[in-house]
Amino acid sequence: MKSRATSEKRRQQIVKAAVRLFSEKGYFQTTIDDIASEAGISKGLVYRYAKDKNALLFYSLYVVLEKYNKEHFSELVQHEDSLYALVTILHSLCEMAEEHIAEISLAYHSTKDLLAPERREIKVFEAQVTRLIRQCMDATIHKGLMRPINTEIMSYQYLMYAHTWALKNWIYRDRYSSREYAVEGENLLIEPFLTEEGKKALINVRDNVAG
Amino acid sequence: MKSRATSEKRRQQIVKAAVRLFSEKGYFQTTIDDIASEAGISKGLVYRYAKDKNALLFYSLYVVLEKYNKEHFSELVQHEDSLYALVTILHSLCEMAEEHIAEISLAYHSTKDLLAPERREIKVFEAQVTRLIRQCMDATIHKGLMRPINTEIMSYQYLMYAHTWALKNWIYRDRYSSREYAVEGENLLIEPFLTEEGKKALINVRDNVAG
Amino acid sequence: MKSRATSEKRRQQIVKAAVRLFSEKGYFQTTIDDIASEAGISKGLVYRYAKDKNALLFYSLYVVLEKYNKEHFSELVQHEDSLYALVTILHSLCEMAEEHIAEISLAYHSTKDLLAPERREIKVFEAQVTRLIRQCMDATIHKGLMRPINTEIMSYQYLMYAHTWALKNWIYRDRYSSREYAVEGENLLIEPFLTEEGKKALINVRDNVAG
Amino acid sequence: MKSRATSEKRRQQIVKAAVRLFSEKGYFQTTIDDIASEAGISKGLVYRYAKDKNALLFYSLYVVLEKYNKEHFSELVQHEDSLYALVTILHSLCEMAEEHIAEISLAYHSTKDLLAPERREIKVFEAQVTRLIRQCMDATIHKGLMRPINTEIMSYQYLMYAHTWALKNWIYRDRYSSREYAVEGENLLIEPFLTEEGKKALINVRDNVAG
DNA sequence: AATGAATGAGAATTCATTCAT
DNA sequence: CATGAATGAATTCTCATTCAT
Repeated sequence: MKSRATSEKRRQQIVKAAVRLFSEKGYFQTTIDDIASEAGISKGLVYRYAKDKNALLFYSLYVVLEKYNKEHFSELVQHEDSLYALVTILHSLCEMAEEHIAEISLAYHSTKDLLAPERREIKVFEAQVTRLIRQCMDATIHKGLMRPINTEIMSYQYLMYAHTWALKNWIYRDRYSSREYAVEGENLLIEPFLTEEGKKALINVRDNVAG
Repeated sequence: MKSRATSEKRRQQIVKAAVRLFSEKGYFQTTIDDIASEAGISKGLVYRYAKDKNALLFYSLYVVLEKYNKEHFSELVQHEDSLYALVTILHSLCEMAEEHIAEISLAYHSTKDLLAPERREIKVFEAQVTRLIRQCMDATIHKGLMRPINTEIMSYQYLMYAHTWALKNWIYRDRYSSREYAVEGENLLIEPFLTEEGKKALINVRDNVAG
Repeated sequence: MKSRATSEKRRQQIVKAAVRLFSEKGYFQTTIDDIASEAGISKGLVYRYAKDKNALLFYSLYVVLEKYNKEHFSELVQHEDSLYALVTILHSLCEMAEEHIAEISLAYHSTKDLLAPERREIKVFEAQVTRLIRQCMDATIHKGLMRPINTEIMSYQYLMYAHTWALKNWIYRDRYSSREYAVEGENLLIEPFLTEEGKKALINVRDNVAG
Repeated sequence: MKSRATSEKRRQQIVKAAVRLFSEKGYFQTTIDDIASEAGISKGLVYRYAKDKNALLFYSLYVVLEKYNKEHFSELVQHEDSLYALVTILHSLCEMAEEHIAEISLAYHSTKDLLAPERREIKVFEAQVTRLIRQCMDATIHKGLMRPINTEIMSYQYLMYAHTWALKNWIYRDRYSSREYAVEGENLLIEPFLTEEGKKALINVRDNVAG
């Protein structure tokens, strides 16, 4: 019996190949054979790790969203300094967009190719992220650091801002690092909405984040 | 012999069917037969109007973008009141997002399915819209109505804001009319960046737009 | 539009090829390609006439049973001379076994390969034939031409007798014509059970059948 | 080192699983994995006991036929009372049909799936049984207990009668025990062909068999 | 001896595209 | 112009068989 570890490595190897090819060529134009070759294994073996091609797409999308949820966000929201959390989340989102261009691109292009039940699951997952962002915003407003705005819509714009970096990467690639893009994001999505007090707080936050 | 007019009607009939089905089910899951049925003609006839399936996709995407460019934007940019233009463009974009949910969805999901040369052409087309928006912003800033911001990035956020309405429609559908969504957009994407003078100007603009 | 007749001919052409190959090589060892080749058409065309391979098997079995039911039996049962009917049916069954060796063989080897609902339908169909035979027997007994026997079981043996000719054809092929086999059948399945009166009647019947 | 006995037990375990699954689902729809699971061992181990899947089918069929031959028949034929032998064989056949429904069903459905040489061997085997039956019949006729009939055909009907019980079991299951079915068989396949003297002899035979 | 991971040949099925009518 | 029958390339998925451990 091969160890669980080996088996898990295989799975990652396959999903990685799938993400890459799906996002590059699209779901339907990627064949199982392509994925197997990319992963350096045989066609048949793919089916030991995914029931069928569609399951592979689901895994690929799931893995990305899992990172979004699991990684730091939930803890950040608990952070007493909600403005700090907000800024950090924006940076994290941009950083992840940089790291996962393929995956995000995939999410936008291929969610529709999932079967209905899986599609629903992915949507729910995505909504969780936005909800976290919104909680931070609401907290910041509640403390008087940000003026009241429509957080329902604005929280989604946060996400979209980061995703835009991935989706329209060919525009930005040569002009901004993802880090710079995130800083510009602060200027466009956070700073304009802060109260005087909030702006002072932002200076401190920036020192912390930069440090 | 059918007149040229009839022939043109046919073409539109086909492209309309294609846009509908491609955006609903995706490019690869739509068959030529589906499109022919939807258009009320036979499979074979489709090939009189499009060289192949991919050409049909290209037409479909082209038609969408054409609307964006042709419609009013180029004239609006010439408008002396650039703030008015900016607000109007935002409203137009949202209105069009409402009208063309299917098409926008199509653009995001299927651009990748084009062959390389056509894909490039579509990208160029899309860039034109953003350039117009940016010109309006720059003019507004130049007049001292808006404080200097990164218009390269921000112009794209305008577009994304409208597209978000189409792409994530299931979230907003029951909460906002597209009109209300556009007004919220003003608050999040325009108003915060205006100078004192700009804010005054906005009041007038709003009166005009509303009237 | 090709005429309905052409279309029907195609279907028969395909089913004939299917029956032949299924009965010769078995269901699973026959590929759609085999059938297409045998029918002189292309793989793809097969699917215009049968939803899938299993449907093709169902058609193949159905066609045989249809012949059994449609052909003469139902009218024969109505015949006032039930002994005549009984003898004639036996001869018909043997004659049909001769004509449809492939199909009968197919029925025994491949019924199991049908999906459950289709399998049930075939069973019902088969039961109809036995019921007809049994009715003739019961009538003959009722008239005092045959002594009382278990017609439930015996009617099935009639069918099996004929089927045996098809199933074990390699044994009989060189020894009996199907006609001779049927006459032997009279001696083994009918004559021994007749009353004195019945035996006399049989002589007349034989004259009629022979004539 | 496992003993030869263990090894033999393994083989039986595997063949038993194969017979069960082949007869239940058919040869092609049974996978080696199915058989391994059913036998409680691993896929790979199956190949220590059978060269390939087809060999497994051959063993399975062989085992069935072996029972028919080995069990009692050859001795019975030697029995001086050939009518007794005939009746006993009929009962044995029906009893075996009851016990080995799966195997008989297998024989009818899957003989065709054997490769040619193995198929021939199986046929030879089957012929042996019929020959034994025929010998008994001929002896009984020779003694003047049965009137002359076509024993070549009739001997096969004996076998078919028993097999029918297995093949069409769903018809009889709820109406007859296999024992009752065998007694009906005497009335349909033996008694009608006996001479007066034979009928008297049958009464004695029945007493013996019953006792 | 025993396992089960890995392979790859092979089959069903789909559908864009062509073309005779 | 219009139709839809016909083709066959391409793809997914299965599973017998092998072989390193």
